[in-house]
Amino acid sequence: MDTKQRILDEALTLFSEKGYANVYVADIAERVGIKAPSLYKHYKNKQAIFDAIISEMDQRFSDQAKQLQISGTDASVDADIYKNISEEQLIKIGRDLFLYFLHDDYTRRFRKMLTIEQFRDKKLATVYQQQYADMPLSYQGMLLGLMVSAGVLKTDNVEIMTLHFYAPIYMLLTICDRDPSREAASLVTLEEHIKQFDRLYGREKK
Amino acid sequence: MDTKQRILDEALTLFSEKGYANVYVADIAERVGIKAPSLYKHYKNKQAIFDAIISEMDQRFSDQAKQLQISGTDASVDADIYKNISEEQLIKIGRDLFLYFLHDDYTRRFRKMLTIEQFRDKKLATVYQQQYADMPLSYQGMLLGLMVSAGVLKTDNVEIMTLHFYAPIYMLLTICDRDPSREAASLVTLEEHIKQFDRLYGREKK
DNA sequence: GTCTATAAGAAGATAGAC
DNA sequence: GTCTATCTTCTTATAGAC
Repeated sequence: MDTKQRILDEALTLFSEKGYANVYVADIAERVGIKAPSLYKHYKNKQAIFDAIISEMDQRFSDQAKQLQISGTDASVDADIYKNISEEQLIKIGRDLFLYFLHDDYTRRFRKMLTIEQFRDKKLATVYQQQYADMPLSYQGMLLGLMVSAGVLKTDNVEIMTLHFYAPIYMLLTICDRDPSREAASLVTLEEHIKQFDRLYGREKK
Repeated sequence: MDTKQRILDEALTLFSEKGYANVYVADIAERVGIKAPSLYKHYKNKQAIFDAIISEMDQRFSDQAKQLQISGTDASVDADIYKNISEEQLIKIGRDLFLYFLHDDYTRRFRKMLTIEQFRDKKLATVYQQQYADMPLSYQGMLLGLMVSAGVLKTDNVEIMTLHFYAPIYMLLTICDRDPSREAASLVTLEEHIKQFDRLYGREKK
């Protein structure tokens, strides 16, 4: 990784732990292995580093959205897949979503940075909203909607059903961001959540 | 309100909007209507102001916990109340919780401050965890548990049921903190959530 | 308790050699 | 592109008069 990219990487790590204002240009430089003034050959100033992180993320997010749309289209073509989806597969969907958000290094650091900076900048609040509330709800809503169409799940309100699926995942995620030692317990809770979700909305209806 | 208290109040407002590091002692003083140096007659330094806010909150929280325990004890004595609880009453419980968290000025500002500062100080992460995850889950769990005992709701896993009740409320709360203009829509969603929760866990079981 | 003046130090950014 | 030296500005905090 070249120096310009390493600066972004180390800056993101520091911003996600301490927040923009508590990170000094010299701290970033030190982690990169250069002195502070050298950093100004790569970026105009501290704010430009922050802005570059946001731009890079915008790019990744829009790539990702494109990916999801493609797989979304595929998914609706192969709606049959969801006809016979098992409880285990539903658990896997939730668990994969959770672990991706939690463990993907870039995603995790960026989410923590947004968490810290969200009230200082309306644009950042919007990005957070889209990325961790609206987009997951809309994507999961599409998947669950297919399962409803396939007759695997039953509801007259897919939107609320999706909230019931995703909100616990989101809440467990924020819990683990604050305290990673709760990850194991959260994974157990997550699995129980989806099992119960599955029973409530479809299977094993008593 | 005396000056010493007004300092805490204005400081909390600013900290919750910009974060500790982005608030200058002079900003706080200006809002109180004094000059920065005067502020040092009331508090040793900037950190002492922050610490005083945390202490005050600790006090409020422990008072509140005591209150809940008392009403909790009362509630379990009068478990009969929950035998005939209506859907409207369940909606009211969720709505009141949501609106209290969202509109109570002190609670709202403190929550936003904790949100911003949580990754810088393990103690703050713990306070957040207790106040917005563990305590609500445990208190709501007790209420919902009583309803299960009373036969109004049915489940073999009260803990997950409680997560299903509270996680959507929590998520909608964080959404409104980021963007207050979404409050009206969130209240509609909240109501639909509880209606569906009520159907899923008890009433109108098809 | 409040003020003005000011000290002390931190942090961002630039100049210019290599 | 990286360094050392340095400038500038901002911010906390203190001194001491009123």
